[in-house]
Amino acid sequence: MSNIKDIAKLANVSPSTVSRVVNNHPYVSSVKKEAVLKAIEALNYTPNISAIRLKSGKTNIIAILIPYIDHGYFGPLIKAINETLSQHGYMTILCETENDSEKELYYLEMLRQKQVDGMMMCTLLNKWQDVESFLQYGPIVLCGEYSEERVLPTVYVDHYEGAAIAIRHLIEQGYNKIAYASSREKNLVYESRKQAYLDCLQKANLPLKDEWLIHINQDHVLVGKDIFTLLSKLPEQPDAIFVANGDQAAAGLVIEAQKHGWHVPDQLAIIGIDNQPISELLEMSTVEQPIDQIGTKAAKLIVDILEENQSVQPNEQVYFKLVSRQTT
Amino acid sequence: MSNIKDIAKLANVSPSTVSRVVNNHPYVSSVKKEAVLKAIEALNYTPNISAIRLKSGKTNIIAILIPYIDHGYFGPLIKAINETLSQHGYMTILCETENDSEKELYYLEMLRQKQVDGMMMCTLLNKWQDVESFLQYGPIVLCGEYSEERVLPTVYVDHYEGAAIAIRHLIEQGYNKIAYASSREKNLVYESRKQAYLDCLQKANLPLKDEWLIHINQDHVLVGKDIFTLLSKLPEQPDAIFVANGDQAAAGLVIEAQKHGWHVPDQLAIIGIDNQPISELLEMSTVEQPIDQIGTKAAKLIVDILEENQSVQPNEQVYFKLVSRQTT
DNA sequence: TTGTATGCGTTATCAG
DNA sequence: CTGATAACGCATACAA
Repeated sequence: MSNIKDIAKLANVSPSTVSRVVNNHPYVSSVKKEAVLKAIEALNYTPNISAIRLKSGKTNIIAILIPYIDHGYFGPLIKAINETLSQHGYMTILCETENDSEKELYYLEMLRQKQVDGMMMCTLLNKWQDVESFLQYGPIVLCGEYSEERVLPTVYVDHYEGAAIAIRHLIEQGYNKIAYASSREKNLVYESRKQAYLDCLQKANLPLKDEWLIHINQDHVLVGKDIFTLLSKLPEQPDAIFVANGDQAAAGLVIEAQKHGWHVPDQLAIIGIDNQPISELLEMSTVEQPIDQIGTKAAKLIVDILEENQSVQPNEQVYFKLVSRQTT
Repeated sequence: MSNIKDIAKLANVSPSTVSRVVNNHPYVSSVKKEAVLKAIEALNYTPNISAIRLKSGKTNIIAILIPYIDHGYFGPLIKAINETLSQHGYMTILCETENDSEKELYYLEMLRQKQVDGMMMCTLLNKWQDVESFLQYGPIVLCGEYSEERVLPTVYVDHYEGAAIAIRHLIEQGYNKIAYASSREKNLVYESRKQAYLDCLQKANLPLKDEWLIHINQDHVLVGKDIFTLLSKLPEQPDAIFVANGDQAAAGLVIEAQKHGWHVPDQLAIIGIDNQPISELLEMSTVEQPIDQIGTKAAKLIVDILEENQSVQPNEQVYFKLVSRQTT
């Protein structure tokens, strides 16, 4: 592979001149510029990125931390982030934690090693004080997640409110035996949603039964089957359920319930969260989360921070919206 | 940020000794080793990766080229590749081409710039001669795709055979008015599948109608709706359809057809391809493609090539398998 | 407008 | 076992 010196030699100029041409600096005579360009062409030269990075201390790479790559919510989120970053000249390194806090820490190390310029955390498992120390090495942006301290730049999604919208909707529709399905994963997202469920029911003076709290991990269509099984074994049937795992699980439940001849929503109302394509197809009610917007905003945020744009808005908020369809 | 010299100074040794300790070389007295380790701890030192990369000429990064990130087939594929690469100490850079051959070329440039050690192509849009020139900069592995020349190391998936399995199954089940839905995307995958459809029908002496060739792009549940619309407008109804787009589209079609009161499979048999989770939930027939296996094999293949393992198997094959369920 | 020299942080060679 | 030194490829301060 040819380097800057080879070009310099061939074009009869100094390495610095080659560098100037490559980086489009002014003050290069058109004659030499021409010669350099010709030499570059002849030797099929491209600058070595590792050298540039060592020299500049920048990588133009951003790491995206997510629990799962192949996932109804994180899939489109990654896509949105990646697209925006790409438009701004950044590449993306994928870090799948599988909800393992050790892995999260491991990937955070990349910031320290200057392997990436910044971290986009779409998941946050570790305690704030363990993450904090990495901030000295580069910016960290929270995307759709949040830490209770909220000291990080964040695209803030109020999951408590999102869940509350769903529950309030069920209550308004007249349901009064409301069940709740959710993942047991320990994070603020699920905790907020659960709290919203508890609070809303209490405020409405509705019965709260332990058996109506269904814990099934993951947001995945097949998980809907498990929820159905659990549901159908219950001594007293609820008349509605909010599936906080997400629309995949909710959609699975709709399909499975119908397969078993249950009438949705008369026998059981179902509402999910995210507004994924499948919920539209099934005409399932859900609470929309503007995933593209979240990803795009978070990506812009980290770029702004890295490029020290004046206009940095360290905290952006994004809103849930009820999408009422046929299953409630 | 501290560097190797700082450590050397603090530990009263030479930079080379520090390097030896960091890289676990033998021949370092335990006394000095101890001192170095202490200094590293004290200064919170980590080696600068860009420097290592410049020096070594390796990056330990592999680029994954895919058309879409958020996709029923490519999602799990990325996951499998990423997981395997990660186990072997490689990171992954995501390159979404959106089926744009320009972008494909653009990303291929990363190989030339030594930004990545190798490329995993899960999509191939450019002509072979345009891709070939990049081979001098690093290995390229085809994953689930293929070029007619087949000169690249490949995890070979016989899409002709995969489609043939589906069609033959329909024929065996006694259907004789078989329609075909597929994406218009121009690539070998879809062309092979279509050819299989045509060949199988001809061989079985079954009628072949132009209107039964339905072209709808993408593999996405909502696309199932469009297929249904087109299907229901047909002057003469087929009694079965193979949805070559994939299981998402096929599942969408199943749901939509049932929503409109069609009986599947009596009125219309439906078979998809991929065996994605939703097809299990819907009890939909499909042809299984071992996505995990494809990803894992491809990842191992590129690692073997990069690490010059003797046992490199430049061409691995992987097989489709009929999964007969309730929709055929 | 151009060239020289230096340093970015590492590792490897070689001499001791 | 250890240390000095060169080299990886580039960008830039400075000199001309």
